Amino acid sequence: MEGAVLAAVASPRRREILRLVWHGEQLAGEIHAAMPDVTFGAVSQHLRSLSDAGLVAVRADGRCRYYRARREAFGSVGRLLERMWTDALQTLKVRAELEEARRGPRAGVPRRKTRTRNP
Amino acid sequence: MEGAVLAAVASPRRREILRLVWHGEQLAGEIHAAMPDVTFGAVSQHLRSLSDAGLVAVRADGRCRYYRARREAFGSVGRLLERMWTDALQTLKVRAELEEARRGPRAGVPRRKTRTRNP
DNA sequence: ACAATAGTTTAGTTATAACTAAACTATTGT
DNA sequence: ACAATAGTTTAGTTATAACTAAACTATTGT
Repeated sequence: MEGAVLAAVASPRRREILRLVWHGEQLAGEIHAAMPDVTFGAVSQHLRSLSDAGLVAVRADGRCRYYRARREAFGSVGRLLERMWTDALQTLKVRAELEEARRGPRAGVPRRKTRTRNP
Repeated sequence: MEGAVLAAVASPRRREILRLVWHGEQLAGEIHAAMPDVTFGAVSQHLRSLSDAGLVAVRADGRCRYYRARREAFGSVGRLLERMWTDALQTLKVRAELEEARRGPRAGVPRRKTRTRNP
């Protein structure tokens, strides 16, 4: 039974979806919009497998479908996911701060040309 | 980084291995002996991927390799695994009790001795 | 030196998950 | 009634994980 939770969250794509619906409802279309590298059909299939595993709930309204995470179904894995997400945000923030620091305290005096690192 | 933990424990085979090395060292050969439906090579490959993910540690002694779980590397997933394993044992126990009950209170009246549970 | 033992690694196959394209269902607006 | 919208499902393909068979490494005992 709980093997299903582990199988579900093993997929980065499904974790991406879960992050989007973790703190509230999102339309299927909004979820798809957040991952443009994949078709709507693929997203819908992931939503279905999450739903089958009892990890998300759906609410229908007209032709729209609102999805949300059933956080209580994740047990202790929920905390791991949350930590992964906040850590990832933290990493982005730190990277942004480093970037800002690199442009320097003298940023925009007469522009002493620092070499732009190629990413 | 932690996606690796989730990917690792998503596999029932690797969970089986982890259960064996969870509370102490086991020889690679002992681990293989516990899963006769698969080759030693396959077990070795799983051990390597667990080791690469930092989830097990190896100790060499002559030509033997002792593996153990690095429980501290699992974070909150450790608790889920432990719960899965004890739950599974519980399920087996309950099933055995039901089976016993099914054979009924009148099952073999002459047979007084309580059955030895198989460990 | 050589056979036996314990395990690993490699090359190739098989099973499975993730995906696409397209057909489909259901609802809404005109 | 019909076109548009929102999403799902199906059949088939592609990518990846799990596996096997066999060659390989390293250590031990004779």
